[in-house]
Amino acid sequence: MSLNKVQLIGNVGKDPDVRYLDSGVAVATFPLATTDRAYTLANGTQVPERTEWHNIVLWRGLAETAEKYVRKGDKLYIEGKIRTRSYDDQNGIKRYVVEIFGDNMEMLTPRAVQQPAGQVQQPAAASQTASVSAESASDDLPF
Amino acid sequence: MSLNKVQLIGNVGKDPDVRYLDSGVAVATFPLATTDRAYTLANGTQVPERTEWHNIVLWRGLAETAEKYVRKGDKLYIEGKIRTRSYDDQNGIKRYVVEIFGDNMEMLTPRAVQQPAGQVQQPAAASQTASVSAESASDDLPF
Amino acid sequence: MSLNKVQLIGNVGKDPDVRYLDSGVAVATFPLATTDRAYTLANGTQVPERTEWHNIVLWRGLAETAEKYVRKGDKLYIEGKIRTRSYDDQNGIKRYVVEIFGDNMEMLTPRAVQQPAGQVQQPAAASQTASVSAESASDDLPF
Amino acid sequence: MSLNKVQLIGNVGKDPDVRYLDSGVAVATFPLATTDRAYTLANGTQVPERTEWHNIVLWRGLAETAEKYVRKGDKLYIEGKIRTRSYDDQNGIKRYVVEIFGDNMEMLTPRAVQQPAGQVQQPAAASQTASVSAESASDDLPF
DNA sequence: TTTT
DNA sequence: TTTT
Repeated sequence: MSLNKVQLIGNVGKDPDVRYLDSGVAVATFPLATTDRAYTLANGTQVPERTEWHNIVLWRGLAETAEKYVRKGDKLYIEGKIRTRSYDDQNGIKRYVVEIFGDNMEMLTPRAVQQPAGQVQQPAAASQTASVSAESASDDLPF
Repeated sequence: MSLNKVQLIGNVGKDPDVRYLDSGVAVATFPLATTDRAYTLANGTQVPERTEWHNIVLWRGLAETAEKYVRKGDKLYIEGKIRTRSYDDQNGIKRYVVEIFGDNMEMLTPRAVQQPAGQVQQPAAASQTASVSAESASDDLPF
Repeated sequence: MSLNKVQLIGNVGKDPDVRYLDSGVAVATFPLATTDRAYTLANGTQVPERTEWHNIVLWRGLAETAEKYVRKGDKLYIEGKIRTRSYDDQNGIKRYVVEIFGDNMEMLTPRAVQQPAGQVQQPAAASQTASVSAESASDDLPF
Repeated sequence: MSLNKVQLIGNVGKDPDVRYLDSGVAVATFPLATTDRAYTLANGTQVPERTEWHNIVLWRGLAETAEKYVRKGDKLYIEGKIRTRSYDDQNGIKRYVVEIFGDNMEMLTPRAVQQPAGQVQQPAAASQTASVSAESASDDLPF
């Protein structure tokens, strides 16, 4: 009886940071920018363009795909859920970070060759791999 | 070339807090809870239920609708965008709050009479009013 | 590089029709109605309420959940994809039907006891079962 | 109490067909293809790639934007609703066509110059115009 | 064929 | 701070 869904189309702010947990599970994080266009209100007020930065977190196969194919500047479609994580700052005060746990990703930047960094052209393999969803996940992580 | 969309179905945590700007524009805020069910991983690990709280912000007609018809405990569909607001805390450090600016709302709690608090039965008026979207907004606010 | 997503909140027009393929896979079909409210245009024209009927198709676990818990009149959230099926009519002319293949369902009709028809109260089991998604599917069907 | 929402990312199959009603309202129609990737089932069955064609219908400002900027082969994000239209075929039998009435569009094909056909470079104007939504609509059409 |  |  609940829905928590986010859909973003935006630009990757930095190359993904990918790390592997002891269990071997990959986790990728990177910022994604969405930008609202400038516009003018009925009364003539100019509302400037505004960029929102989203903290994207991908797991497992999606993280591995991001490691291989996602780069700074790319345009992506990301579908996932909002998730707030808390941590204690240096003064022991609880702080919160809002993250987008992605479970579906589509790469919208066409590439002549969409391929792993440092590899020769494998367009078919790349385009097939490039949008694995999170559905096949099944390991020992608690989410 | 950008999309920032959130869709939530959840339960209202408190009666909306509604205030009116000097311009007469209404702003409603309230928490909305979405809950992921508990489940068991392939390896037998129990993942408990988890609730995420979202800070909903509604403007203008939607805020007025919320003031009239939305109450603690109600189930709502909210569609909108993610928006981060910053403020300086008591130590002058910049802090961030993530809010969901709703631009569409559907009330999912059926009521025998869906009506303003403290009023007699007006089902038709209520059900028509209850899902005004933000589309008709046009005033002097910068969003 | 593609997205085909549908999200519906509507009312079930008939009890689901559930059949089982030789492989044991369950398939449920039922109509779902979404209704746009009546409204008045700027020039005064009255636009009447309009109902759209969607042909919902659910597979496997979701179909079994529908068989147990979904009934005519229920309000549902359905997420899925648009899919056109063709068949030859009695004159050998190709006809098309558009269906919504659901892969996520949330039951929005609260029930005192959300339970299989003809059974005694099992609220916990029922509410846990009631929104199995299609993610765990893995059988020999070609989709 | 109802939601009818479709979100597509796909490729335009033909240049938009744009016509103007007597009232001056523009209507654009074109096919959009979304493609599910091929994949292999657990039992080894190969499921081939599959393309779904959607009949997109845009009105007013969105139609005019499409006329200017959308071309065969472009990748688009379209958000809208499902709508079934009926007509009588040559034998007087009622037939149905399912269309997607778009109310939001994002152009995902980057262009060196995103500009009206036959014009010189106007990138700023083009990119601002290119995703007008349907929100500002207000004329005498019954939807 | 649902619902408000 | 909601709900199941």
